[in-house]
Amino acid sequence: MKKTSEKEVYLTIQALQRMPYYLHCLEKAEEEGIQTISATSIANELKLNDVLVRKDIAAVSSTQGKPKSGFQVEGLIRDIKEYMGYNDHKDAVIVGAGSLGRALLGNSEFEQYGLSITAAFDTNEELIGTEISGIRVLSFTELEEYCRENGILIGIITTPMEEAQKVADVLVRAGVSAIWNFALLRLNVPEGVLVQNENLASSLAMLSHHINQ
Amino acid sequence: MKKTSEKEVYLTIQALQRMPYYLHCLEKAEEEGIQTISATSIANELKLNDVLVRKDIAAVSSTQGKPKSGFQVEGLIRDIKEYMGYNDHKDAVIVGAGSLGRALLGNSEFEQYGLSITAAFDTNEELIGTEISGIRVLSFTELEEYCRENGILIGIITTPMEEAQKVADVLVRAGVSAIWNFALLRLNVPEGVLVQNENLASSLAMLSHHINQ
DNA sequence: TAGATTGTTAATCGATTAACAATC
DNA sequence: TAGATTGTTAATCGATTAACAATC
Repeated sequence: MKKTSEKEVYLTIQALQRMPYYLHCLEKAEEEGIQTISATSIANELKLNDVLVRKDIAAVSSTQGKPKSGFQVEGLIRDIKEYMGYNDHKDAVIVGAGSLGRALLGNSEFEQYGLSITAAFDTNEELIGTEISGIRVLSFTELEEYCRENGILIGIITTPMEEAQKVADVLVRAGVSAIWNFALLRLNVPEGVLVQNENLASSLAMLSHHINQ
Repeated sequence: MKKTSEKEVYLTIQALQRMPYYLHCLEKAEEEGIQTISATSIANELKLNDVLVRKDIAAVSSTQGKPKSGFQVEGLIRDIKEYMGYNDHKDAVIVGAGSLGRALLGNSEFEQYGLSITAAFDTNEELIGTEISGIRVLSFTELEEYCRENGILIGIITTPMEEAQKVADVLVRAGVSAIWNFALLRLNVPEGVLVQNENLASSLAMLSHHINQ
């Protein structure tokens, strides 16, 4: 694959994770009718270093900022959405329709990031065939076929820890290239497959440690 | 506050977040009847650098490892739990009894980290007075008084973005010292209060970007 | 003893921040 | 013009990794 942009700028993981904050900040500004915004003021708002913000923005913006006035709010919003692929529709499945899975199914905010969950899978006979937030729960045995036939690229694992690796194996076999893992476990996946760990236990560790001083 | 340990070792945020992984790995080993374990084998299992694991362990372990055999599994489990404060009971409240809040209420795994959620709060009249997973939903107007009277130290925010800051203000006023924030927003809190952001949008950013190449 | 594993010190790597010239 | 803000280059900071002597 050739690089499409002239500048060889590339975002670090940290920068990537800051993007949703920038986007939110810009959208708030847009709502307030603000036309241009400086990196400095974004940095102040988000309590970040202004050079950091400038670098992050430089990597995704299609235009340069203007000294004194800054960046076009509207254009920057478009650029970030474009860069992040929020306009590209991405189908995902959830495996594990327990309480966490159900909460994610009910979260309509994901749509704004281009993610739509098209089906849920579980082994619990009582759940199979039902609908949760308008999304059908299918049998785990159908997972591989479903993903392959529908070209699913993202799998969300909300099963208990014990089953997570098995689920990941099936997802990978079915051609999924990114896994959002809510189980407290490092998944073994082949190179090229991204595992994004959403680690509630690690966050709890932070809280617990802080309380303890 | 004086330091209680002789060695002045202190864990970075990253190290802290690795602790639950170590703990899980050790508990798995314990179940398999393994008595001693080397940092090297933990590193292999978790795909981490072995020196990194050794440093992390050195910071929390009460004993030194023995060349050739490694560390006592049982003792290390005890040390990590002790260091992380998993044995100390911590009461928490959830504000926002939407689908995410409900999922967290139903998550019994938190108990093993010493966290128990004693009440939920919402502004929705229909929810107030009901019970979710055995936990009472109270009116948001009672939040401050409840936290103060029960010495709540941890607040979990699962409200929509618009209300998150207001909720944080109330929690801080009531004496809460750590906030687990699920809203996509940087909360403004006084120094000394920890905000742990659980940022689903940032994780989604990672997935989205990977799919886009 | 030999070798695996430990803990420590030094080197590397990468991200953030500071300094500064350019420009609207 | 003067000053706010830009983008870039260099310095700093912090975390991870490599090298190595010590030891069971």
